[in-house]
Amino acid sequence: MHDPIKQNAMLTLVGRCEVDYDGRASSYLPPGERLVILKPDGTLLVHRTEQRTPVNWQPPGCTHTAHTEDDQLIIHSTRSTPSEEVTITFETVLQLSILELDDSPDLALEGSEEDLRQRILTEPDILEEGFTPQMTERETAAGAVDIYGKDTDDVPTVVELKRRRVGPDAVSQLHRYVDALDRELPVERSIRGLLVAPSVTDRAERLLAEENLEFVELSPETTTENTTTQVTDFDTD
Amino acid sequence: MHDPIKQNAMLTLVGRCEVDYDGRASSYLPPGERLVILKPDGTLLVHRTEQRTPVNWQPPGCTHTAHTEDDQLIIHSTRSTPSEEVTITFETVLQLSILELDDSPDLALEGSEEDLRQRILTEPDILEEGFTPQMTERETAAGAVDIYGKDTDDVPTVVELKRRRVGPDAVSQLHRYVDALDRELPVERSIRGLLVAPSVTDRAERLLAEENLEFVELSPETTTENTTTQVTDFDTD
DNA sequence: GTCTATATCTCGAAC
DNA sequence: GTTCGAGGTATAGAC
Repeated sequence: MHDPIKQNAMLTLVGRCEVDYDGRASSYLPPGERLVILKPDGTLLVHRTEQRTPVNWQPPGCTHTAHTEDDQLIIHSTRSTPSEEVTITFETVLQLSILELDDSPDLALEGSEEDLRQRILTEPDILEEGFTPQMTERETAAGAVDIYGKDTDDVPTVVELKRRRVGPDAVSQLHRYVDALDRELPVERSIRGLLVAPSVTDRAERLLAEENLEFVELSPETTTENTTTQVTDFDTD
Repeated sequence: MHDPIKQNAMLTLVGRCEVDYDGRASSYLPPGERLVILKPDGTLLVHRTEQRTPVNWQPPGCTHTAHTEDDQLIIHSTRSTPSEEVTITFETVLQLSILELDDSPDLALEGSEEDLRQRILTEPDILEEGFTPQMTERETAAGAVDIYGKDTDDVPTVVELKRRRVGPDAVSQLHRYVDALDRELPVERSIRGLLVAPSVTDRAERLLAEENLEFVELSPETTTENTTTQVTDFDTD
């Protein structure tokens, strides 16, 4: 009656359904037509006609079953830790596909925070003349510091990296690490904190100033030699 | 040649394709079989057989076009601010669906931070005996405070709410607001900071202590009267 | 398992 | 438009 759903295939269902969710939070989605996806890894997605984010979902590793009740197809998905379940009740099924997809290659992504870290470690001078990295992921009571090192005057320096424009949250994070190291290292001179990102918001800049922290403008991508782009008015259509 | 894609319908494509992305970051996904979804609102999703998150995507509001080149179907998606584009090149199409879905009702979600806020505002004593809320979203130089009020001794109190277990980041956030108000309010006695959440990690608890901030255990959901659950060994199968 | 921080985060709301 | 913080965030890495 409660049949486990075919492994090794991706299932898509289109139809009029309602969705119940109960777990970390709980929700009810009244009847409407949606696209439901069941992946072989135990992922469940319920997509509406709008939004990038599914309206309901389950992460990989869930158990899916299907059964019928009162002429309705019911899909049930459960997981534990945290205990969560999604129930989809179809009153109409417009389409059902069973897709056995062959897909192995890896995605190659560029422009991450890791790329920014590598840029600085291979050429520390782009961060600041004379900076010497000493550790990455250096542990403190407040968490791990992205890059820890010394500046040209041997002053201990905490570096926090962000791949994009930073707001107040990133300033807090850096402040927390600098505070923690200030307590841990019994030095007279204070520790420097550098926030490294492509740009910074006004409020974040003010907070940096108030807390004697510094900002360094750097992007994950290697900057092009010619930053000015020539724009001519040739007709290119 | 570059045909705009049918509005008002959701399109799904299954087939062997490669995906190029360039924008805030950039990526290349070598050929493999995937499910591609084009929503009427301009959303693009590329899903593999694993993961809840699409391997590539575009948010709502993008422009999608399709054309063929060398016997290949090419889907192109662009947006501006930020300038981003995704190109999907199909060498094989296994399935194409055009779905005109009728779906209007709203999702009803319970257990959010807003629910926690409402609980405290309607019954402030569950936070602390004698607490009086004065403002929500009170602005400071560091951002808006969830709840601002006074305790039973008229001490200004900043309340930061989290719907789930909190780590060091939430402590930083509260610390930032308390710091900002300490500068803004010219009071002799210091301001109290309360972090309200269902639970707290060890490290976060230590940070709270170091910064003279406090933790209050509260959940978005109303607690059941009987927290102990009777478990008998009757056979319920 | 839990903890910590990142993300092409997404999303909504305020300005 | 930008800014800011929440999210059932998801995801990866470390312990």
